[in-house]
Amino acid sequence: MSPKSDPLRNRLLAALPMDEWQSWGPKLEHVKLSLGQVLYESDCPQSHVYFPANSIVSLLYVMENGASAEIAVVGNEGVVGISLFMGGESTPSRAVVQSAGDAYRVKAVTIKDAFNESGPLLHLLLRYTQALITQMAQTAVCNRHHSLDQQLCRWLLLSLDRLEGSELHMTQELIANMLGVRREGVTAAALKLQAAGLIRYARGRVKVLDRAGLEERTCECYGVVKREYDRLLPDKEAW
Amino acid sequence: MSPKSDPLRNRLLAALPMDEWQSWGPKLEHVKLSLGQVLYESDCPQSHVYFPANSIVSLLYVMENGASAEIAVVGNEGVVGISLFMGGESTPSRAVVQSAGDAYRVKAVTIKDAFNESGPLLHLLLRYTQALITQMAQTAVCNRHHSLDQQLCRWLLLSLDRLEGSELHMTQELIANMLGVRREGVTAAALKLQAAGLIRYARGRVKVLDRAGLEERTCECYGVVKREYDRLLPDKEAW
DNA sequence: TGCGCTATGTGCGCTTTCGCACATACGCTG
DNA sequence: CAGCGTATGTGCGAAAGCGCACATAGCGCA
Repeated sequence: MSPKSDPLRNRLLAALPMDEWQSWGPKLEHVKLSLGQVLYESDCPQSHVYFPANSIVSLLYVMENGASAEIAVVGNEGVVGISLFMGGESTPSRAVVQSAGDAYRVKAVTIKDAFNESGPLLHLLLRYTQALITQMAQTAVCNRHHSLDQQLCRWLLLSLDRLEGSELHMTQELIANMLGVRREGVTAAALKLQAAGLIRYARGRVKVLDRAGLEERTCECYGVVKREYDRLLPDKEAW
Repeated sequence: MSPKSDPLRNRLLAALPMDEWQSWGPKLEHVKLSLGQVLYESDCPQSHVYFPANSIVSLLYVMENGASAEIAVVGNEGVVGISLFMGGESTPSRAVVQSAGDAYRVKAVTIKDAFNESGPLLHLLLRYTQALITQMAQTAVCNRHHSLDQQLCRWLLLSLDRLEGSELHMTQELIANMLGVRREGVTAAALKLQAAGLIRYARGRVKVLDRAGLEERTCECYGVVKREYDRLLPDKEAW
């Protein structure tokens, strides 16, 4: 199996014990996710769960007037489609590919069976879900209390943590949609970060030059989320 | 068993099949929750899960500077302390009693054992957790996009749904802490609602006079959350 | 009955963000 | 290399919310 098609690039999958792999590993299907692709739609039954490898997926809520806000972001540390194993089958949000790349998917029925029959898988997925909950909670807090500047830093860091390398393919317009703010606001915040030498960007590419600098500028929310992921899903094997 | 000490007042407990009750029902301990009581502290191991009967508990995040914001609210439809069965044992938020009353609690060990050994309990709790997740997500969206007026309506309705009667014991100061806004902002919003004849209040008591009016004024977030709770935890037995 | 604490109401200037209009500029394509 | 479409930068006025200071008013308790 070439590295490019190695499901272990997803850290949740990598954390599974070997004997789990025997049974349902072969049921993983490799898929390419393209920018903007919708993995599930609000309130619609979901056909698969997705384990991102080098892709990033945003969970966002689209309001009645069309405006949107990101609830959480999922990368190679997690899985998209928790409502399948949580039992709700659907959820009032949309999952959109924020960064194109590879992922592995499993049919709804398959994951549900595996979830119900396997202690290790169940407990791993529940712990992941708790980390995801923390991310959502912190998003709520951050939306209420912190400046757009800080939120942009948080968003960049969360995305960066889920990618290889230090470059994001992402226009300010899209970032604005994720954060639920105006595009001009993102422009202004990005200008400040660039002036400070923390990032450099042009036409849909953002390169992070000084990660530590971003961490200094962001609010506590990033750290809270990061620590909770680290705590609940500690390094194991390839992590 | 008098009505006052009937665990079935909690709708999650009421939804459990009878044979579950035989085994761990007796392990429920009746407790009185007083206003402001902290059921668990941020990042601290939790000793019990709490099933509110006629009390309400707010989950809130307290920032480094002391300011706070409510992540979600739990009443007789739910349970406080999901991190115990989700596997994290703790979580970076605090649970505070928002409305005094009765609750039933179960020791951490007991709930974990019951969770692991019982299919019905597991699936019920997971579905509840998904509903809670929706509430958190919607809180994030609401914090970003909707006016304080709308958010106050949402908050009143969510609290009302979790109480008997139409009166809340809650000062504007406390509401402001929950919403993560200034007390004066709540005063202004409450004045408008009172002028419109939707509520009447004085010194820590809020009486809702026109529930439908509140529903008209609130944003879509309330409905999204309400529907999701109804969908995931449908009426069963006493619901 | 009166005092004091707490809850609520109000005014004002400031900051952030919004909404809109429009200017610039980069890069792809022909 | 010319032109077009998209991405980014900028300049307003308006609105919401904040921080602070202070006024008013109801309730409980001595």
